[in-house]
Amino acid sequence: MNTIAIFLESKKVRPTAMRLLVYKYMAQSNVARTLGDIENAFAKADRTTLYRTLKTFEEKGIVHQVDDGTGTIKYALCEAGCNCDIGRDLHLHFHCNNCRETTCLTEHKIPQINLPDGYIAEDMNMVIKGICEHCSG
Amino acid sequence: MNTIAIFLESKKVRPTAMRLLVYKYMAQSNVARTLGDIENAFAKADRTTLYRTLKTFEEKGIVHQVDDGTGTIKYALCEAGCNCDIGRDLHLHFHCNNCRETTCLTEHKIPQINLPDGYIAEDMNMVIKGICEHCSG
DNA sequence: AGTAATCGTGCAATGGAAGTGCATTTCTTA
DNA sequence: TAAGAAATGCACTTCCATTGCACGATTACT
Ligand SMILES: [Mn+2]
Ligand SMILES: [Mn+2]
Ligand SMILES: [Zn+2]
Ligand SMILES: [Zn+2]
Repeated sequence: MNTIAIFLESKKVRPTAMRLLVYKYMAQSNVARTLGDIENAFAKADRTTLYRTLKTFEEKGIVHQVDDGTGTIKYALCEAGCNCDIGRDLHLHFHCNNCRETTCLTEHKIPQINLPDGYIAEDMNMVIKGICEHCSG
Repeated sequence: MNTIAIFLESKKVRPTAMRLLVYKYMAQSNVARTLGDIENAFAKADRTTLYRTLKTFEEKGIVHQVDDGTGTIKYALCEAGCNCDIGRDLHLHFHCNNCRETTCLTEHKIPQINLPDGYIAEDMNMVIKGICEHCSG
């Protein structure tokens, strides 16, 4: 049993063939991926299965959704120690206007905001759009 | 000719009956509105007309889009002196998890971020989710 | 091993929202 | 008033997210 399978089991996710492949694909990507991306990568697999695979991964804290404003949800692997599930890992996301890829800026946290009286923050999302390191070179 | 008509003309938008109504509706709302909201408010009007009305308003700097992460685009009137069109009015938006309404926090600008080397910011979006002033009372 | 229960997968269908093409109506202007 | 431009209405399309249901695979239990 390989390391991915062990990892999935540690997250209480049964390591099926499809799940191993999806995890591997996500791990190889250094950018966030849409369901469509994954669908293209595994043409043989059914869309629903991939959809539910991502849902499962999300519930178990293996991936987090990335809403970069393009209108299609993306997913990225949670880093070790990521606390997305409890809303404590509010890192930035960057969307490149050139290559259209979206990256987790895991080290960059959303800055603290002083809200007006009466407003209570529970969650936040911050996306920066511009030119990524690969495209600005 | 009323003040709204004069205002629309100052923005190079012909003040048709529909546009006056939509503008008035937006002005009376103190939260961002979806196309669907407006559609419901004016059941007799055609959705496409409302859609294009908003597009026109947006192009002319009368409203700006609000992407609050709910998956449906919202619109809000630009305040006097709003510079959305040139990307210089990066104010915060707040989405209430209780009443589901989204508000422009016009006075609260998105804080400056130091990006990693190679990344160039051109635009940004920041949404805070939580409980609004009306729901936290 | 045998059986039931649970979980994963595949297929078909739905639904919401954005967006487009084209004919028709309304408005502007000469 | 007639020509041209702009706005409107209707029909359709597309895209993506999501669900219901049936079937296949895996696990748990006796
Ligand atoms: Mn991320
Ligand atoms: Mn706003
Ligand atoms: Zn790029
Ligand atoms: Zn509220």
